[in-house]
Amino acid sequence: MPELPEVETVKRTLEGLVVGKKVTNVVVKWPKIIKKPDDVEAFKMKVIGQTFTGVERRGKFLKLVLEDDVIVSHLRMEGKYKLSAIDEEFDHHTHVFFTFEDGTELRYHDVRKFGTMHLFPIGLEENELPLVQLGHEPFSEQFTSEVLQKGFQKTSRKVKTVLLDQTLVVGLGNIYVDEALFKARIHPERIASTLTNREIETLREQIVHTLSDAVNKGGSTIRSYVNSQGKVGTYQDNLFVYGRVGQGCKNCQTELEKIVVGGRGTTFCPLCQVNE
DNA sequence: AGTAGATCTCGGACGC
DNA sequence: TGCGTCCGAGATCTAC
Repeated sequence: MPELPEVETVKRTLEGLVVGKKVTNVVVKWPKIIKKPDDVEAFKMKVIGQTFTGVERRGKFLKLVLEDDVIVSHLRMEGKYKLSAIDEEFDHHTHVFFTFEDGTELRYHDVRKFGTMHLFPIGLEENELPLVQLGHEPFSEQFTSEVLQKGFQKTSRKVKTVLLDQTLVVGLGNIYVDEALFKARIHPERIASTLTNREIETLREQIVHTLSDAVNKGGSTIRSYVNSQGKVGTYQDNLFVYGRVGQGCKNCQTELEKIVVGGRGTTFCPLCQVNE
């Protein structure tokens, strides 16, 4: 569930908590979270002794940067990072511990255990999965309507499916894709190649606008999301369609409908978002 | 090559 | 209360 705004908020809060801290021990209670290297012991050995130098974001992935290596971390549905005192209690959903020399530790908590961590030497992480095929950052200058036009032109897929696929533009998940399509007044099942240039430009603007508004509000807390300081986001109060099936459209009061698009629950307004 | 659909990852909700 | 089944979300894999 964390999409770009939530991950960006975690990046910003986590940065101040871990940068400059040296790892003296690593404990992994659920090894399947560590996808690279294959051997969890190798992961621990490499990380121990290094100091965190920064936290970055690429799409919905966090990059926890060490001196020589970088941990590429995906939170999936419910992953969370928290800084705790080493003697603080933890529950059985806490799976990875990075202990620091100052008596604190960074803990990774994930009720669903869906999250992943890949360790790479710095600089090599962009050349391999999971980052290698990612598309443009929505806030970068390279995310132009021309890029979107080219990506839409050559495909027979539905617009929502193309936007959820992270190869054209990154950061959109089920919440913000429905919001952006609603604001751009585009039906989620429109075939991407049939969108007009005017619609594509509006869509691009609404993607950027929606994501940046959500970042400014610390993301949306739908189920359990909190940032690394334990604070909830407030953008859920600004949602137009996500989670509002059966309620009135905020524009026209028509009852919002829910359909399945590419296997994903999709809420939209049948009047504002017409599928020609 | 592009695409749809399957698979993987689980705990929690739900029905009986 | 217990057990089986389904669901969800996104990345990745598989087959057409």
